[in-house]
Amino acid sequence: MVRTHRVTIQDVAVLSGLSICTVSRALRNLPNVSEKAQRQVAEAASKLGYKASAAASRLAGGGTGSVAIVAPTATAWFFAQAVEAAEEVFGDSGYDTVLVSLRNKATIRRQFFSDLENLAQRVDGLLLLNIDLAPAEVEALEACGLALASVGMGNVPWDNVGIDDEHAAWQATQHLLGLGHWDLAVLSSNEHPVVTETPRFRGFRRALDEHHLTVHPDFVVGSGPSIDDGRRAMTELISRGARPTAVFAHCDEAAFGALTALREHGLSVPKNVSVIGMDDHPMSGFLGLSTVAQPVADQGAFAANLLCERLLNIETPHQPSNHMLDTKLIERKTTRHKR
Amino acid sequence: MVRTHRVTIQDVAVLSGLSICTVSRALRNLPNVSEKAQRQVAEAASKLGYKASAAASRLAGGGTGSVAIVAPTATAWFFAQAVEAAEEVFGDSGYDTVLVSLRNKATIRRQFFSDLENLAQRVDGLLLLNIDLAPAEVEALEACGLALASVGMGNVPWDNVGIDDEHAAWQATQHLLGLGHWDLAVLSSNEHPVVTETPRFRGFRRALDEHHLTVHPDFVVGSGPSIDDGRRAMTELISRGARPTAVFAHCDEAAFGALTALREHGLSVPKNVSVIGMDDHPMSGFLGLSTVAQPVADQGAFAANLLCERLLNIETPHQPSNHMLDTKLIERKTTRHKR
DNA sequence: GCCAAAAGTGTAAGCGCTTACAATTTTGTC
DNA sequence: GACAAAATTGTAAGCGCTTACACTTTTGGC
Repeated sequence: MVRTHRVTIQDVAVLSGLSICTVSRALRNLPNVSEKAQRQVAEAASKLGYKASAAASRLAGGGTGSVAIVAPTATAWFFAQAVEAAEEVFGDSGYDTVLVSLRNKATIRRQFFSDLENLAQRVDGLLLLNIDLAPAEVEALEACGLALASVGMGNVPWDNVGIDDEHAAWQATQHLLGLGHWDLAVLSSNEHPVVTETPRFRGFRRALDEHHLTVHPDFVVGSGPSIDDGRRAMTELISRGARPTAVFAHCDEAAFGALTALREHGLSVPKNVSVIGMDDHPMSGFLGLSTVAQPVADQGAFAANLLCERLLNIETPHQPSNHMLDTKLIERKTTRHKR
Repeated sequence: MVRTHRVTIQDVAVLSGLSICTVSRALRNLPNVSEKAQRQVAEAASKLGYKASAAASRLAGGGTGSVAIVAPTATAWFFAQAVEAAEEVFGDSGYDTVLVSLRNKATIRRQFFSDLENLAQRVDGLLLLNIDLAPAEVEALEACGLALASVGMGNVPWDNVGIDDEHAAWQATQHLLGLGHWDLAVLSSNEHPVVTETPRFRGFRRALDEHHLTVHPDFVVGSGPSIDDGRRAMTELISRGARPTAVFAHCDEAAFGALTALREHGLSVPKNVSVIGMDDHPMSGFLGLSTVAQPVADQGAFAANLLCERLLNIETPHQPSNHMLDTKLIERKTTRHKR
């Protein structure tokens, strides 16, 4: 095999008959480049299939040409959808997508933050997916000088796309209450150390408050986003002796797990227990799972676009925006009136 | 924010009283460094909190420190699992993981191959997941000089990890035949342009052959790996007028889709139709889907390890190995004796 | 002790890019 | 047309690291 020499900016310069410097400027759409030069460079570059070396560019002070997506886990349906949608946007904008999964582990998460400065040398931007941040972590992220955007993270000093989690949870809970249930259990996301401090939990509680009901601690359990997580959580709830007549799971997969656990304990849905999730997973229709639908791929793509925009204007100050996409209650067969 | 000057290897060299070169060697544990020098360098480095600049190191050293995972889609359960498992291995070995999803689109796939040489400048290795390769594509991959490894790709000139797809499909089909079914339909993977040329299809056909049955073309349909893909495929099968008494789907998610479509057409499982999938998705237990289980994360991790090994010894010639992991038939409730 | 081989260390040339700043060309004005 | 200002392009100096190769020190056999 012949080791073909890497195509460098020098090659483009020679082919286009211009200097390296002009090529560099043209390629980055900097001002002070004539239309003609611009055209020549573009032509030469595409003819040679030139792509700047991320390392060299970074070393010299430019960007790396890649962005990282940071997700609590890469396997849950929501994240896989969002990641792929974002990857598409990044690819179209010429960025490589580096995947960083925290694998739902505190140690890995700590490691991520302690390695942040290093990561900052290897990527230009970070797309954060549903990471529940402590103030010091927000600070660390801002300090590292990367372009930032996120999905599903309220109240952060960078662009965010999400749904109104509190409202969505309220919708789900309200649905359950409207069916006459008052012994409600909740599988709350355990991404936050305190499961009662997530927006979805707040929505759940608010709905109860409005009906002058209180949340019984035994009816609250933390759960990860996977089917197994949901199953474990529901099993624990049951083994505590909790006997809710309805359950709100923070995502559909956790709800699937809850369905599994309930059946394993001889409880039938919706006869004995109503169950509602959130997401509208493709399986939910088949299973008849009531849920609150949210646009997942849209959120990933939208946030990725915002990040790309930030990447282009990283120097200009910017007022962070927060975009809320709509959610919709979908009543199916796992929820019914309390008998 | 004060932009503090970054600590460079130069600083470490000065503090330790040695040359940059010796520091560089000491830091990377290369031979020809005295114990004393090693100690001095380590001390100086830790005192200064020195971390090598990834960009500079890559520029000088040739390596990029990242590998790409190429998957037909990133959203299907199998791929999400494999990707996360591989990402973990790569991370532990100090590599960044670049995600490339072909999104099941021929155009993107073509683009990937035409951009391959470029990608080769941005990563050190490629982990290919279930990509059905034409001979020219194999050649292109080998020519690009990257370390290679794959999951689920038989007969390639690099290390591969997979299951015996043909056998696994045979196991599933054999199970159906053993239950007395002979009008068998198959949702075959459409990753290959000809759906009857995949290993799983061959296993399906071989089982039929052994029972002196032939495959009716109307009972064969291509399907992607998602639930919706399976649903569409099964719907098409039905709309053709095909009335199989049993269906083999190339993966569990496609089987879930088939289940959905069957129910939509008033066919009950397993009363009217038996269904078997492949993977053992976490939902399969709950749904009672019979399937052939395969270790998914193991395959991703195993192949990632093989790639890391290749990365370290990229210069040394190497005899490609093909590792087959075991599969296991799991009989549940979607398959029953033909009545 | 002597000398060659081995071990340890230093010098300097890049890797491919960005960016002051200098040099050149174009533009606009009177 | 002449000339200054503006626009464009080129020169050259790094960015922080690795590595071939030269150089110095240590080792060990006789």
